[in-house]
This record gives sequence, C-alpha cells and structure tokens, in this order.
Amino acid sequence: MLTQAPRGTKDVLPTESYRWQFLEKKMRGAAALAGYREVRTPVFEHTELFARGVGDTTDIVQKEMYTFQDKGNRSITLKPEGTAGAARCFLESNLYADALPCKMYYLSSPIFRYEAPQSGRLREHHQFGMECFGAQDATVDAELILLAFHLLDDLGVKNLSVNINSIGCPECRPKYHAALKDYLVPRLSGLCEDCRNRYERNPLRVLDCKKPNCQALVKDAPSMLDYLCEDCRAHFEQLQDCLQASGIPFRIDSRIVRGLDYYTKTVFELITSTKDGNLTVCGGGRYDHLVSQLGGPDLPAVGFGMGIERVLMLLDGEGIVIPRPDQYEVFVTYMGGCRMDAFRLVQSLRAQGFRADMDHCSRSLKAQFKYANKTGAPFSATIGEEEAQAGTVKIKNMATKAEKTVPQAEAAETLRAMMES
RNA sequence: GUGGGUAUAGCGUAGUUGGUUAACGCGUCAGAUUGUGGCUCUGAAGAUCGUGGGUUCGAGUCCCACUACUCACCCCA
Repeated sequence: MLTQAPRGTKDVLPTESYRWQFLEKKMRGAAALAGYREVRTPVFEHTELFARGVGDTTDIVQKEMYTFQDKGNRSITLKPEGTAGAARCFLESNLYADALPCKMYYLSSPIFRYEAPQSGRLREHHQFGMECFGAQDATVDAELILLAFHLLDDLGVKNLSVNINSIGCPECRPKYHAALKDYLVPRLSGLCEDCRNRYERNPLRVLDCKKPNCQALVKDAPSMLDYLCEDCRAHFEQLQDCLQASGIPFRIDSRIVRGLDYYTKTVFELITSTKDGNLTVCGGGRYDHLVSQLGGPDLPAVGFGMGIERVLMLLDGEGIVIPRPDQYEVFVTYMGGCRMDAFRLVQSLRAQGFRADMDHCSRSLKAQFKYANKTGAPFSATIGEEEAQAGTVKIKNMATKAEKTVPQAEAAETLRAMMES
C-alpha cells in the first residue's frame, strides 16, 4: 500500500512531536551536566564495521541487519545500534589524540533492526546514547548508570530497577565459559532446543532461558562473578561502591548477558515493570576492546543506549503528561474587507516574537473564532471595518472574554501585558 | 523465523440464521438574520466493508490465499 508506512516504522505526527522534543531537551541537559557533547554519525556504515564491532555471531548481525549493496558495490548497513558508529567516528577523527576521556552522546538516532514488530519493538526505533572513551575507572560506569537512572526518575518513571553484572574480560571469561560448559555438558539432553544452540554460540544465554526445565537445570550453575580475575573483581566492586555511595537502588543480576559481543566487565540494564511485563528502557556496558578491534589503540570505553519510543511508552503507561505548548499565542481574525490589515498584523506580531496566525481559508468571522478556539490560542486579535478605519485592533482573552481595543502599533505590548495579568 | 487474535468513513463502533439505497457516536464542514469561539439544534460531505480469488440467484456476513495491525516465543532499546 502506497499510503502505508513500512512495517515496523512509526510516524511522529506534528501533534505529538513536542513529546520527543521535551525528552530530547531533558537528555541534552543531563548529558551536558556531565560534560558529554553531541556527536552525529551517519545512518549507514560499512557492513564490516558491525560485523567486526558487534560480532558476527550475534543475532543482530546474523539476522536483523538492513544490509544492501550501494551503486558502487559497497556493502552498506543501516545502523543496528549506536556504539559502533560512535567508536568508528572516534577513531577516524583521531579523537584519542586529544585529552581523554572523550565523552559524547547521540540523540534520537534512528536504529534499524529487521525484527517482528510488537509492543515496544519496531524495525526503526530511536535511541539516546552516551559513550565515554579512554577511561577505565568504574566511576564512569557508575556515572552513566546514575545519569540514565536520574533522567528516567526525573521524568517520573516508576518501578525502575537498575541491574548490573560483570561479564569479565578476555582474561577471565574463557575460564568461566569452560566451567559453564563443563557444567552444561552432562545436562544438555535436558535443555530445550534453543538452549542447545545457545550452548554452542553463547553459553551465558542458557542461564537466561525462561523455560522452567532449563531454569531448574541451571539453578546451580557456576556464576561468572566467581570467576572474575582480580582486575575485573576490583572494578566491579568499585562500581558497586560508587552506586552505593550515590544511594540509588540497584541489584546484581548475574544473568544479564548482552547480545552484543563487544562488552567486557560491566553490563547493566534499567528495567521497569509495567502491567504488560518488564520492559528494558536502557542497556549498556563497558567495551574495553572495541576500539582496538576496529584497528585503533587499546582504549577502554563505556556506554549505553536508551530507547526513546520505550521511554515515551512508559510515560504514557504511567499517565505522565508532558506539557503541550500552544500552537499559537494569538490568532488574528478579520472581516472580509480587512484581509490585508490582518495579514500585516500577523507579520508584525511574528516579527515581535509572537506565535501568530490568521485564517487562510476565506472563512466567516464566526468560523475563524471556532478555528482559533480549536487551536487553543489564548488570545485573538480582531480587525473589522471599524478597527481598520481607526487603525486599531480588538484583542480578546479567549478564556475570560475580556476585550481591549488598542492601536495596532501597540498590539504587541498589550498582548504582553494581558498575558502577564 | 514460529504460533494466536484482529481487519467496516479521519477515529471509535453496530451490522441480527448471507437478502434490495451499510447504521451510530466523535471529528470535519456549513447554517440557526446582518462583526465573534467553547453549550445546544439543523444539515452536508465522507466507506470500491484490508487486497485478491472462491461458494451462492445474492456476501460486510461463509471458505481460501495474501497483506497489514496486534500479542507471545526468540532477541533487544
């Protein structure tokens, strides 16, 4: 259907875009407080970037990417997540040569994944993300978690739980993998088919299976946390110390496994419980070797992504109302012969900073007022024959019906005065 | 990718065991005497009943396919 947006996409209508803008403003403010500056990277990248960065065994890369050949025969992919592009940009522009850490955020960046759309899941969605390159201390991990938490908390999101975990580093993770596999091997036949696949690709995922059978079988499986090397353990403890000191509620969930291969050490999720179940609004973690994997220096980094649509969904679900700005502050109405006077007044009001408009459909005065009322304009300014003759305009407070006739030259200051009273 | 539900004007719905011009509410537009809105009243516009095929004398109503929406699994924001 020509008049139908592609599956899994959603228009943001003029009547609702203020909600996005409201969020974006909050996000910008929160990021700025911690010294993060905006980065804008392309919507598409070379496919290779994601294959190498995100990991070519991940679901995202294997089956969810929008990939195509461009006319120069390059394999191009619409970005399926935000971090790889930011890392590429960081590297390409040699930002690591400046003072580190390098802090950046991206706003309402479109993210594309070929998935079956459902509640809170689209094929094109938008993320607010923050990345910090070049700092290894867990204070940054904590700073990002706190930032995300306070942002959502400030918006009024309730039932927010912060879950953290450490999935180790190339040093200790293989040992854990081995231990986990040893544990799973004798139980393989009892696991579901999905889990047997997971065992091959990413054994950590088996721990997260929701099937009762599998859960029972992995109940006593070894925990990554018991296998962390000294460095990772200390780092994880520092993170907990920071979070504790900040006083926000959090819990360790050793089953958190992220679906992107680049993560090391810290991984975290901000989850809210809604009436339809749990919803992850924000997910992130540390990726200490992504930059080197992409051919750069071995620099530590941390970041997260937050789903804009999901945040909006939560606000909706909790009945949190975002203030809707008036489309107009003043609507100019006029009698048939005075169209030019009205037009000039509108232009003059706009020049003086008022959101102003007039009828453009040759409507009757009555209909103009109806329309003005519908737009929610708090004031009208009317020019009829009498006013045109005298060079005046009749300004009316739509709510109180109070009217005041003043010279057209004084319209702006009269409006200001009436707005304040 | 697998399975369930849904598909009637812009939105929300009705449509009886298949039977002549598909109904209602909201919204939109226009009127209710000459320069004014939110209430009320009146009227108008607006639907090839998701698309395509089939059964039938006849289908919005039954059957099949496709598509979209929606929910669950998987995975994720």
